[in-house]
Amino acid sequence: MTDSIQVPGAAARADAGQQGKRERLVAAALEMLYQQGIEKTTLADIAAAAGVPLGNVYYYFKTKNDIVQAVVESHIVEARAMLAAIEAAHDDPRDRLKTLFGVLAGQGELVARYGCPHGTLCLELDKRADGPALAAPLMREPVDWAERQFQAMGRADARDLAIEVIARYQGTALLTTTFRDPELMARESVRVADWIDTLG
Amino acid sequence: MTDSIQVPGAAARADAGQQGKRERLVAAALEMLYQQGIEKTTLADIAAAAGVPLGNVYYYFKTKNDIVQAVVESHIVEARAMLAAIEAAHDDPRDRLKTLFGVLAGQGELVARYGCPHGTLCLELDKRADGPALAAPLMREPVDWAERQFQAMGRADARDLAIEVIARYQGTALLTTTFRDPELMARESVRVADWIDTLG
DNA sequence: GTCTATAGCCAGATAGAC
DNA sequence: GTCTATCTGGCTATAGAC
Repeated sequence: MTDSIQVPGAAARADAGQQGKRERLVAAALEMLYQQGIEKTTLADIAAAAGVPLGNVYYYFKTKNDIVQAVVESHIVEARAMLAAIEAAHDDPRDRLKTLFGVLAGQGELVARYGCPHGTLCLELDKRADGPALAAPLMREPVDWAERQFQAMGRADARDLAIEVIARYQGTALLTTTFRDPELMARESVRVADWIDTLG
Repeated sequence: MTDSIQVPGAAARADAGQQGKRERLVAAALEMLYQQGIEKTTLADIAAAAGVPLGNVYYYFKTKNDIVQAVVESHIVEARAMLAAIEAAHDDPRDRLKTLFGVLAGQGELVARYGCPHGTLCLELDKRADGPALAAPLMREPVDWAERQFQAMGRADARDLAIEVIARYQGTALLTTTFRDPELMARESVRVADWIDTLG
């Protein structure tokens, strides 16, 4: 059941083939921004990856920032889909939380190379002009979702627990990237699962 | 006793006044890279902040990357000093760990604005050519230090606990920055202190 | 050792033919 | 709607006078 759950980015990566050019550009941008970061990725990079001539990009997006915005929105859509899929697959909130962490930890190799797609994006956005307004809604998705699960468990401190579980993932992702060690994600996943089991 | 402990960056920020030009440049770069990020900070920015003409920068550093390297080394030196100060001020490893988290959490306002100085730097470095080799030694300082404290507590799982405590700080820092909410750091600091007290 | 002027490059963005 | 050619600005890095 867990097998069908896709992490954010997977869908866009999968069908970046033939569709509307706008969709191809967003899919290509999603990939390039993740691997290279916002600042190092040029519009020429994105255009080339999407198989679109550079000048044509500006027919779909007025500025580079508009593309970044579209990428963030794409991440939000995919995140919601993933969280909804987990909810559909499991009834017990404990199982849902453990599945979320497990799915994310399953991306250890990717995280070791490029970091968490959401975390690295949010930190980059935070140093940009309109960054915070874009980053917060993206990060709010998993935090709010986790909070609802802890509430369903009857925890009065659901918000703190939600912050903690997402913080542990994001922090472990950062260490995983810095040390280039996917093993960290796997170990932490087990420890988080144990921790969730100990909660009332 | 805790009052005299400075977080990394504080020393350089404090005496960026008059010294050798090289030191002034590194101190200015440390500040600018933290606030603006590596990619958005120009050599002109750094030169202006240090009160040094642009062309003169190249007498001290051959390339921009050399300045980045000097900044990372400066962070490592300051991190070691902070950790040594905590060790000198407390004998009990539990107190040391709680003090570390408390000192870092005390920077909540700064973290909300610009992120954790080490975390944001490491993530940026990870997307650069020679980044990983630079970032890992910096992040290893607090992790190894925390591991030694947990070992002194007689914990066989000291490494996992060290990863967890630093991951919780880094993850909370990321959420604090994204949500622009310093309160998150303060709450998590209390929760981590409670958690450490429950450990054998 | 210090600083001015500028070279050289490359990015984002535009003009305008088709 | 599509694409080529190009403009414009800003950045790293250098040349060379003092």
